[in-house]
Amino acid sequence: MARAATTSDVFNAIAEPQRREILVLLRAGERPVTELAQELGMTQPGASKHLRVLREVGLVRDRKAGKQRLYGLDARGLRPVHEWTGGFERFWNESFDRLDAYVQDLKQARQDGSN
Amino acid sequence: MARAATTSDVFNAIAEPQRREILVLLRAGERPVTELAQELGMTQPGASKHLRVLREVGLVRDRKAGKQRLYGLDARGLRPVHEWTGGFERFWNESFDRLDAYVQDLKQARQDGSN
DNA sequence: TTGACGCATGCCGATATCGGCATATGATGG
DNA sequence: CCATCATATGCCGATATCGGCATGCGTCAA
Repeated sequence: MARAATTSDVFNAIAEPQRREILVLLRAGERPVTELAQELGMTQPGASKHLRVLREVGLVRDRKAGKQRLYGLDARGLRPVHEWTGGFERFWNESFDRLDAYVQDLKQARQDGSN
Repeated sequence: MARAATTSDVFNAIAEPQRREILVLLRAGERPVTELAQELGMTQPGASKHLRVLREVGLVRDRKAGKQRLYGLDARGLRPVHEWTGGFERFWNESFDRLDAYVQDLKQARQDGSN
């Protein structure tokens, strides 16, 4: 077995830096594929593939507009990620303290050792 | 080129469901590897490997405790993820409206077509 | 109809992943 | 020192990924 399919999980979909950049760009509004590809310095097929993944996890919608196909953001899928990480909010403050304590212990151990 | 190394990016590290479960478990406090493996129904080597990844992206610290090695949470690395998704907060409300409008358009189009 | 444009898809190669198993490494206790 | 327990690592197979290239398909304009 390899990694779980990126196509079925939002966490996996946004694990790709280029896909995150696409999402960021789409905050400014709908865009056609070619424009996205150009602004992100990737090939058109490359952009299409990333957009396909984003579409399959529901982070993006597409709409035909004549010759073009406009992609737009549907950020609702990001909410679970935000909430999941939010479940650790109180820990990333506390962590500083724990780390401090940890570092203190190390210093202490070093001093004790050198005596 | 394949997927970016999961070992170098928090987004990738938490793309794995089992690793997310490990992090959740560690909110309750430090744990030895075997206990984690058992509670999550995975093999000990499996747990060790996931913990390695989490350690390499800094989401987890380890501390020797005699024969055992206790793993503890360092949630600070999750903060960037929380903030990145937070950048879309206003969109996942707005998205409902847009989707409504979108659905309206579809209905409209269907009606127009059937006339 | 034909050509041009916009986009999607298919195939390929290189690579990283995950899980399983065996085994190495490390620390503890007798 | 030796046996044992806790963990890490190495190797393997199956698979999914990403990027590049060529090409298919649909739409519009002349």
